[in-house]
Amino acid sequence: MLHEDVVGRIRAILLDGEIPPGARIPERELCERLEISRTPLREALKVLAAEGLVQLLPHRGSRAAKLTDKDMRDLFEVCQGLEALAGELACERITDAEIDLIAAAHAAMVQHYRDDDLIQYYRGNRAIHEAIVSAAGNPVLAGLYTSVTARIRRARYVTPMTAQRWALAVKEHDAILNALQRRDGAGLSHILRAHLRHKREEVLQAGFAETEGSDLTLKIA
Amino acid sequence: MLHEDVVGRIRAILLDGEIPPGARIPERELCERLEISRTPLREALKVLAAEGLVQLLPHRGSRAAKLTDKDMRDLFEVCQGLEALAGELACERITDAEIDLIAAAHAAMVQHYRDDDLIQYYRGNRAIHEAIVSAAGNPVLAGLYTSVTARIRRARYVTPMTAQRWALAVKEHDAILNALQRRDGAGLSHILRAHLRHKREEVLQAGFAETEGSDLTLKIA
DNA sequence: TTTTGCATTTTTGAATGCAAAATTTGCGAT
DNA sequence: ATCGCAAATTTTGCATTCAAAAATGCAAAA
Repeated sequence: MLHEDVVGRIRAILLDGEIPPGARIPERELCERLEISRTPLREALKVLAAEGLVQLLPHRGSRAAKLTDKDMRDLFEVCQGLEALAGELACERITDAEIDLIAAAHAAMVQHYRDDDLIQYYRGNRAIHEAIVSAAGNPVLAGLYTSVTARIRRARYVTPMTAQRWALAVKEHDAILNALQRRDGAGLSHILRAHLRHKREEVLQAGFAETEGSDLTLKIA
Repeated sequence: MLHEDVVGRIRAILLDGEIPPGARIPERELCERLEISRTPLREALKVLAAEGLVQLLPHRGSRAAKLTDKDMRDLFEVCQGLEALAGELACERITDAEIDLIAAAHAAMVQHYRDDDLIQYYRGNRAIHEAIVSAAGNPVLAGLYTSVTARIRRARYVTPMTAQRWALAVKEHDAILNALQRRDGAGLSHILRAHLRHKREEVLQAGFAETEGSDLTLKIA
């Protein structure tokens, strides 16, 4: 197994909440499960620690990182900034074909909304945001976005929405698509920020910081 | 020696250009120099690879990452976005005392400009930008900023400036301080972007992408 | 019964060793 | 002399091993 794959597999285990935030990462078990020895595992853990997914305590092992409310706020703030930037750049660089793809994804997502299928709605939602970032044509930006969103994904896509909130989100997405089609960078940037700010408020209100009690795992499955 | 220290020391070696971009990283030599064995060294290299400072080629060792013009553009773009965000947040959160410190740093920097001391000017410049990011009160943002700026530092702080460019940069810094004192987030954000855009143009015009020929090392020393 | 001190066990962090892959070297053929 | 191919050397990646640090358990004393 390649180094990057090891990192990826452990990342998946952490993001799935299979090892819940704050829990110790059982080195030996993971070694057996991934069928590797401790050396490559530990290399991967160090990388994930640099990413912020793992917390290394010298001489006391590693734990799955736990997000406080403050962490969550900070991550959302950065995410807002990155998406806003991506929106602006995307408007400068996106092709008509890419816009059409996003428009199609948007239509599909709206249909999921009408069908009241939250899971599928979230899936489409995420695809649209990622497509916009991708259209920005900046791999550095895309990389940071991936890493930041990974850390808030569970909170972002697990928080239950009220009908009102959901309707608002869909309306915001109409505006997002519209700005994109008009290639209105400033406008898109502005909407994306507001959109994420609302999302953040939802998440924080729901008290989804990853403290001892909260278990997001159940809700995602 | 602690893991983080190992990472830090190798990072410094790379950023100083001691191992020039594109050059192979001599594992054995570094081990001897840092007086560690290959295991912790390789762990550090993997972390630095995730940061983008090192390029790992499976079964072919690691090299110091080389930045193309495109990489440089992408990094500057992201840096702009991060600083713009930091500027906005800083205006919301900065204390009067912090503003005073930045004002003092600004005055000192302007004096270095008058003294025609580019090295000291750059040093002060960097301190101001970092202080603004720090005032944003967002460690996630600060971390990304550190990592992104590290990768373009040499280009950013090595490019020789024309008198005209330098004068413009100082003027922009006046505006930056002013916006900060007025706590004008939108304004600060705007100025910071323009400021960095100009810097990027300088750097790219100077053709400072890290291709075979270019050696930035001499100029920094 | 609770707490403190010590010995044992477990786990971490790093060095070494080994097999596989790649690079380099050397030799022969054209 | 140059090109191609094969052997030798080097280097990489990982498993294993070893030493040190922390956690645990137990017994004795308060």
